[in-house]
Amino acid sequence: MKTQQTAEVAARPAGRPRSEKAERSIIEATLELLGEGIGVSELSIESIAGRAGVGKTTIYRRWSNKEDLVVDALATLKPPIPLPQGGTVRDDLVTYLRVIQEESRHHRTRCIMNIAMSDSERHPRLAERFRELAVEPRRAVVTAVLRRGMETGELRADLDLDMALALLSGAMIWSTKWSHSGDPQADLPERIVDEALKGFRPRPSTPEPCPEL
Amino acid sequence: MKTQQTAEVAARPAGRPRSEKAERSIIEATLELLGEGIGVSELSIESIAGRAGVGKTTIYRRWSNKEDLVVDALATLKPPIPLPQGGTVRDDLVTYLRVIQEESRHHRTRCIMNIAMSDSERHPRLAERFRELAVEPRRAVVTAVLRRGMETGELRADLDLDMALALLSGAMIWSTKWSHSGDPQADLPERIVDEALKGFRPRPSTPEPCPEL
DNA sequence: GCGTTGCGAAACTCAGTCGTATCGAAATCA
DNA sequence: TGATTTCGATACGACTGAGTTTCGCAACGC
Repeated sequence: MKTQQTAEVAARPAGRPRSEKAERSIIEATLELLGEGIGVSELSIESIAGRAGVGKTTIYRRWSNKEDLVVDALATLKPPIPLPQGGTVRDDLVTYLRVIQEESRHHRTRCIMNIAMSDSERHPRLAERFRELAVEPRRAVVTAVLRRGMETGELRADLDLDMALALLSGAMIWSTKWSHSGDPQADLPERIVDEALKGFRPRPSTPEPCPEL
Repeated sequence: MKTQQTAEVAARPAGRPRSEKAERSIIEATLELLGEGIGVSELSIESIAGRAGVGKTTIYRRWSNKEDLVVDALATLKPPIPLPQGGTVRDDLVTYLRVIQEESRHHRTRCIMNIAMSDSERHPRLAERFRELAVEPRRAVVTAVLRRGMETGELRADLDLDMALALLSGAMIWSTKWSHSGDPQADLPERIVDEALKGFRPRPSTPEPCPEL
């Protein structure tokens, strides 16, 4: 009898149920601290508990170690990038890079990105979560845009999609990080997209890309 | 009299001179630990002293804080990239990317790169040192290669050099970090360079880049 | 009401690190 | 030889954080 009851799917365990509010506070506090530049290794359970207004016990009851907590916290980050879909391929790509650029202005996003780039070496599960949360959605969006361009003839039919994504995203990150001047570089997305679209080689005199169309 | 002597340039201070060997051990130990994946924030003076076989005093006597030590340690890293100069622009660029790719295979280099990407947020002097040590030499080499190509007509005369460098280097880093498969990707340099050279737009039928030459 | 479980707060032990101080030995110069 | 400085080693007090335990109270089912 008892066995049947406890085996039920929705069998509520006896006693006071765990507070969802506390759980949300803990995760929010974790993200806040990470967003303030605290690295994963420096992140302490005590600081999280203090920030969340929660006892350490409440954290340890839910997560057995820091990595689990951070992984779960990152999982709640919603990818804030919808599709820029709409105009020409060039316009869409510029829009895409502009969103990335805008994100990298926010301190919080930059810190999270740093964790993704750096701590993923020591925390494979973090890296996996990041790929799933941030990289993959962006890859899907850009791939869709590029594929459309290949169909309309706006792009080469034999374009290497993975390389195209790497060139665009990589260039954006590199420029943001290492461009010698600290200026805002407002036209960065346009410059990247235009260079990528044109390529490095000279065009054979005629400015018209598709003469016979 | 005495004042004149102590004012001399090469006036050796009395007492036992500082050991150069200890200094080298300290710096080497620092680089070793960083190369093993220890982040700057987790790096402890005690662990450095232990690894170097040196008393903590010997470290504190030379560097007043950890950041100074790390900056000095990084300064001893010789940029192992000479010029790949030689063949066509395409070949030189492929060679350049291949060196980066080869570097990123070594755990030590990867860790140092992670520090550059991530800790530069909190340690501006580290970022500065990195730009000077790693970014700037590479920029110079690639810029020279590209400029040569622009002169010979192998590349567009109005090429945006900064963007070209960002596209190439950024794509390499992005691919190494986020390419979905964990495979070696031996042909990555070729693929990146070829996509970058060709650009995304279709060529106007003729495969000959410069008909009138 | 009673048993059970979660809550926040506080105390605890254990370990690591910091930066300083002290020690005897070693290295250098006058 | 003696003064001076560095050497590695060790100890020190202060601090921080981990992970556990205890406490009194709150929330739930029965």
